[in-house]
This record gives sequence, C-alpha cells and structure tokens, in this order.
Amino acid sequence: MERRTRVRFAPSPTGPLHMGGVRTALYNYLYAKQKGGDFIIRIEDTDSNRFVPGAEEYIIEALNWCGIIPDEGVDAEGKVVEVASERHPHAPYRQSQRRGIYRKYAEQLIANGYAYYAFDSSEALEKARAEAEAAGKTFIYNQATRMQLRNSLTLPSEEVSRLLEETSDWTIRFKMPEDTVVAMDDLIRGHIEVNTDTLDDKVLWKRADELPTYHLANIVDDHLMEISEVIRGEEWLPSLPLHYMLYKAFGWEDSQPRFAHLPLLLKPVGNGKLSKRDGDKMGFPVFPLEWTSPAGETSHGYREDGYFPEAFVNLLAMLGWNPGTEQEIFSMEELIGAFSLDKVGKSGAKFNPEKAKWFNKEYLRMKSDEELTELLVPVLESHGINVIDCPKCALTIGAEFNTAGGDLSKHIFTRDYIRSVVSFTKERATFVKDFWTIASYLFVAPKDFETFGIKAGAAVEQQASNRPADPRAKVYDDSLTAPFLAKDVDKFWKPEISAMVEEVATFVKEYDGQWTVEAFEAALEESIKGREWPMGKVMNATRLALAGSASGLGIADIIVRIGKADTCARIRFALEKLG
RNA sequence: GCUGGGUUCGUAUAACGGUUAGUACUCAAGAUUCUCAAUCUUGCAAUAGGAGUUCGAUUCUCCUACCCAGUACCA
Repeated sequence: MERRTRVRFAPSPTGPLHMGGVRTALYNYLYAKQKGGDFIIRIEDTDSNRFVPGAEEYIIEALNWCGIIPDEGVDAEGKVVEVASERHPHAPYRQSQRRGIYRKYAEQLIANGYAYYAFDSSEALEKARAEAEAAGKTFIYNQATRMQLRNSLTLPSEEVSRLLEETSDWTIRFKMPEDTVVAMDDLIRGHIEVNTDTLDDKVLWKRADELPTYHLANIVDDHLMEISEVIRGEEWLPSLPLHYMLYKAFGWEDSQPRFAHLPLLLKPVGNGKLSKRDGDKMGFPVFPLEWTSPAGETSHGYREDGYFPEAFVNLLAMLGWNPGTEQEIFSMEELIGAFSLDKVGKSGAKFNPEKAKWFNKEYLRMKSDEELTELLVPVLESHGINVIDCPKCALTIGAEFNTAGGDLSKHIFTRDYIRSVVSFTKERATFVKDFWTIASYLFVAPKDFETFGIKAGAAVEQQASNRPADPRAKVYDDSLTAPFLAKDVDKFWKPEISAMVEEVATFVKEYDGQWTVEAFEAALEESIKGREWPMGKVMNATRLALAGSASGLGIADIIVRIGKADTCARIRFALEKLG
C-alpha cells in the first residue's frame, strides 16, 4: 500500500531563516513535488523565551521569494493558517496554538509507564551539573540518576499529587529504558544503532508555560499531520533514538515517518557550521532576504544583493546534492524531476561564495535583453537617470536624441537605448546592478561623473577589488585627474597622443557613413591605419577621454551610442583638463 | 569527556570492487581583441594514515588521526 507523501518544513521563529534552513525547505519541497505529495509548513514556536517578532513573516516571505510554496500551513495571502478547513484539515500550524493537544499525549505516556513527573527546579539541576563538572564528570538525568532525584518515581504518591496541585514549575520527562539497543534507519546514512544507556530522560512537557518541548511536539504533530518523511538537518541525528522510542511508546510504529538527515552547511574557511557572522565578515549574504534585527542590526540578503531567486535556489540545491550527471544549471521544474535523497551526500558542504556568483552570472546570461532592461530601469533611475518609452514622448520635454536614443546632456534615454546597452554588456555582468558600474559612461559624461557619484574607472576598480592587491603597484592620487583614472592618464595621455585624439574628434565630426558599430569601427580603423598611427595608443587614449579609464567597452561601441556631439564634447573636455 | 555522524584536487562533487581518478568554480599561462571583460585552448591540483579481505580497494572490514554535531525546562 502506497502512503501519500507528506513532508513538512518546521522552522522555529527565533530569527531569520538562514540559507541552510532554506536548503532544508527546498529539499523537502522537491521531494514532495516529485512524489506528487504535500509540502507543509509548521511553525515550531514552543520556546516562548526565544520568540523574535517578524521572524515568522520573514520565513514565509523568504520561502515565497524562492518559489517554495507550501501546499498546507499557509494561506493564499501568505499567512499561517489558524483554523482548520477542508484544505487545511490539520490546522492550526503554529504549535503555540496547539498547546491544548500536547498535554494529554504526555499524560498518556505517564499512564503507560513511559514517562514521569519531575519536580527538580532548574536551579537544582544546574547545581547538580556544576557539581558533576567540578568532579570531572557530566551530570545526566537518566536511569543512573533519576532515582536520586525528585520525581514521581521517587516521591510518595500523596506528595506527587500535592506538588502537581500546588506547584507550577514541574515537567514531564521521558523514562528512557535501560540497556536497550535502538536500531534506526536513515534514508541518507543507512542503519544506525544506539544503546539507550547513553541517552537521557528528556523533558517532554513544561508546566511553567504549558508547552511541549520540541521532541514531544514534533512527534505528536508529525503523527497528527500524517507526515510520511522527515527531512531535516544533521543536528537532529543525536535525538533520533529518542524520537524512535517516542513513536514506540505511543504505539505509532506503523505510521512512523522515515527519516533523512541532511549534511550541514559549513563556513567557507575554517571549521564549523555556517553562521550569521561569516557572511558579515566575508562579504556574502547568509540570509535569503535582508534582515534587520530588533536591535537594529542589518544583515545582507541574497535578494537585496542582486541574486536571482532561481540562481539562489539552484546553488542551494547543488550544496549537498548532485544529479549524478554533469548538469549544473537546473530550473525548479528540473530539480523536482531530478532530485533524489540517495544522491544527497553525507558530509558537510562548505559554502563557496565564488561559485554562488557564477550561478548568478549564468542566470543573468539566460535572461532576455527585454527582461534585463526592465530590471535595469529602476537601477538607473535610482542613480538619477531618466528612462522613457519612446522618443516622441520626450519631445514634449525638450529632449533631443542622438541616433542611439539617448540625450546625454539631459540624462534622458529611451528603452531601446537601455536595451542596446544591456545587449552588448550582458556577458560582463554578474548582477543587474553591475550594468551601472560597467557602462555608467554611456549615461553620464566624465565631466558630470562627480555629480552622479561615479568614480573614474569604476568597473576596473570593481573587478580589481576581487583580487588581492599587488604590493608593487604604484599608488596614484586620483584627485589630481578626476574624473579620469590617474594611472591610465599617467600611462596613456602623452602630448603626442592627445593630438591624435583630437583628430579622432575631427574624424567623428566629419563621419557621414552608416551609424552602426561595424561600419563606424571599420571606417575609424581605416582612417587610423591610413595615417600609420599606433592604433592601440590612440584607442586607449580616446577611451580615457570618453569613459574615464583606458579599459572598458570597445571604442566604436561607445561612440556609436553616445553619438557625435557627445564624443566631441568629451574629447574637448579631456584636452582641456589633461592638456 | 561521552555518544553519534563524517573524511576524493583550495571549494562543490563524479567514479556496479577493475578509469591515465572525471567535471565545475577559483587560480596560472597562451590565443584573440584597441584595452578590460567575455570567449577558446592548455595547465596546477585530491582518494587523511595504517592494517586486513580480494587476483585487484577511492569503493568492503577494523584501528588511528582529524573535523562536525549533540550532550538544556532551545529548536
């Protein structure tokens, strides 16, 4: 008999979900969708002390951004469902709203001899731990110590009843059986055996807040919600024996879910699991979305840093899982088809930020020019550039367009202009925002760089910043030549060359051929060759005058877009400024 | 400490017990180009160590080392 596949992602709203959590959610989602089953989200907020406002909303929004949409647990508006309905027979999905149902299960365990009441105060236990530690031992609440402690196993029943009535900080603990081997099977790790003597009597339910702990809530809810597979992080592996024992104690072995423990996501350098700190330190996000803590501290998010959700999902999928083929780029649909738990690795995966960028670059290249144009427009606008749909509309505001569709003096550009920039700049960009650093001079002349906050040679600098600095490099004072990159001025702007650049201006002014990159380039090169000029020098010096640095886009590409008037104006300005 | 899990190039990973141990990212070199980027080509680089089983071990077993997790009235 086939059981319907039902898996859940059960985050605790104690802070923003980090990328490891998103990956767990993703694997659950992929698994469910592949089997045609349900993906459920359940909020595990049984720790009243660690609740963080906004965390739950953040988690849902992050999952939503990634395209990981729950079948159950969240309604169409992205709100956690609180009342049961046909579509949500298992609601509510927030454990704090289910508190009424856990106690009786805990009591059932006591009635059957699988659990007991414990009256030890937190202070008493802490003291016992401290004493044991001082003696070089570890205090464990288990079969070896429970008979020396204050609980319903050791106290007379009248005393137990009295304490139950009159005090409110007692707990219900699981009575871990003695010397029993628990044999477990993990979908990823295979067969595992553990002796119960190494385990402790975990707290299942707390009278103080009338809430269960993770272990009880988890087992009860998974059972009630008919979960077929539990796919969770490796940090849960040590409590798997407890969970097995719990299923047994409840008599639910037959419907017990199968378990899969995912390897952890590790920090890029050094040892240990990936944490919030690493991202801040190494300049990459660990969170899907930007997060501002209640204390006002902001952490980067993949979304805000310019990653496409598809790229983020793709890179996450490949961290710990592989398709068994050499394919690396997968859409969500393809992932659903290809995913399998037995291709999930056993060892922790170190996250590599470089590879993450590579994924985004690949996705950027796959996008159409139109799509990228739409994404770029708001970026340009945020930098003070005006974008309009058609040249005609602009006539009313007095813009005069060059042949490529731009009016650089008024910083107004048509969508066609933007699209053309995107189209031939695409393969240089990793993020949409890169278009601005790569091609800002196609929108703003060096003369106005300062007003637009553009640094000479921004694209060059951005690229160089990814590499360690060369200690032999000469240090230049950019302020002397701004907006032209000082080291390029030093290298390319010689008196004899500036004269040649002036002639390029003349050539452009008198050019009356076709205004396409190919035609113009051919003509320009012809004219330079004809005069036996050192082409490289002229081109580099010209680029310096037009773009502020000697490296960057092709000369013809630039001139054809900024047009005659602006080319001449820029060269004039450079001559004036640099001599 | 104890318990459990893990270990293939720097990183992510591939390899029914039989391969010159493959691929991608990064890095380096060359080609190309007016420069940079892109692209193409080439290169650097790994089975943690030791026993055993086997004709043959990255793969199976054991030991050692190292790493990780858990060891809460947190999840």
